Amino acid sequence: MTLKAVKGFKDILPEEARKRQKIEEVARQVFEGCGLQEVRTPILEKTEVFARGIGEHTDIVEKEMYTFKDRNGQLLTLRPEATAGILRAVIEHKLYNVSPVLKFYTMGPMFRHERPQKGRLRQFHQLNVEYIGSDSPVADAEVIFLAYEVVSRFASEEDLLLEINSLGCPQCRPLHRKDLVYFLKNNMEDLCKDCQRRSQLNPLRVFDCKNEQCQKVLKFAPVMKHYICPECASHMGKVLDALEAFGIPFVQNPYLVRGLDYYRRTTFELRAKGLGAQSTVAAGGRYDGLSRLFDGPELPGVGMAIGVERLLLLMKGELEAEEVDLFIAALGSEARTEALYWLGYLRRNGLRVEYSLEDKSLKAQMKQADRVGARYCLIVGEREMDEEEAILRNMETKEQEILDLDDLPEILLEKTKS
RNA sequence: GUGGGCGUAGCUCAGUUGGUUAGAGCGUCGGGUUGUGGCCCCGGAGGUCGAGGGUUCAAAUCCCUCCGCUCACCCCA
Repeated sequence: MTLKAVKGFKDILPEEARKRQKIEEVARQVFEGCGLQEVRTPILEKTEVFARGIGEHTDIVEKEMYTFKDRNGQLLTLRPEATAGILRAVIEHKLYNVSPVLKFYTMGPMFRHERPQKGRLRQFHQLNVEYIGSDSPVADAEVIFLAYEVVSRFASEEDLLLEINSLGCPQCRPLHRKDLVYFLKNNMEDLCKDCQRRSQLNPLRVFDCKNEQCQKVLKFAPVMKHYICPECASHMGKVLDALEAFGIPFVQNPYLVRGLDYYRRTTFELRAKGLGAQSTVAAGGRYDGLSRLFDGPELPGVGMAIGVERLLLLMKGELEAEEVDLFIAALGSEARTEALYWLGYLRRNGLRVEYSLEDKSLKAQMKQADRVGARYCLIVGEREMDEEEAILRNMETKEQEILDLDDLPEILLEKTKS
């Protein structure tokens, strides 16, 4: 095999494409039903957009981005996530002047150079929601509602777990961070190598460590909950109240943290059973500080992303095939030419009609009609052409009736309408 | 970047202590019905056994190297 797709990039073949269409259809319906508007930003951005937004020292920026120079020497990056590009667009077009609160959704491919595994590809797809311009806790709850609503259409709710936490704000978070770093420093010898490294780069991440020894130590580590300022605490409380009002079950996880630097206050993950190690199907949070990193105005925001590939893993069973209304089996050049006229007429009138591209035996054409799941089959050969008639066969009941060629398309349209 | 598992037909997989033209089921195409689908019967097409090298009279099978896929670590949606 000489020519293959690039590692971590997959062909989406018909069966899977249909499932994705379904996912996108449901997502659109849910999002637009809640008053969101679709935006589509470029897949390619100046590297700076992500370097500034996501954080210079995150793994994503340091080693996972597809970054390259174009022919003019411009440093560009395939987007590894959606939020930075959307916020860039909002600021570039001053959309915050159009409306004080923007409710956007987008969907499409993202790119990260990671080692592929179950539920993780290098080109992956997300459904994204961004609420920009509101610092209301109800915005947080609505975003979470949207994630839960879409995911629960494809997964049983008992398999889902919504975890939520507050990361605090620039007033209270640094206090916690300082104490945590101090704590980690004092317990350095009891931590695994990874956590020793993490405690330097991204201290909050140590809480994710699966090492038992580390977890023992971390039981005594300072937790954000005890540092949170009254404003953040009140915000969190209102988010939780709203979630309860929406009827969405959740658990608080004081150790839940985020990989991206721009998150503030509310953060959440929606996890699902049966996904393997990559169990998060949707995640998001509040990013009030991001706009200013882009030299934009003070602009609060909250958003989330649903991983489409992970949603696909949760979808059970096959989608039933679209029904074909009619198959036209024509034999001989005269009938086959006439059939093209009917085909055009019926298709223009919204009927789903199929036809054999090759002049095959009737048996072969019937077989094809059966395979595509046609409800009716129109049979026209030389004999019928001579008699100026055609046979309409109900594929299920095997009943056949003889139709006059005069006004045939109109009659077919009438008879095969479901 | 690190570690484990797996590479035989389009798909799912058999293939004995190394042994002659590498098999099955499904799918596909055709025939059984010179003009009627599914079920049944018969037949055809389709493989550099992941690649290269080595051992051997003989390798899908044993050894080495590489490549690919996959799961997990890392990290993250």
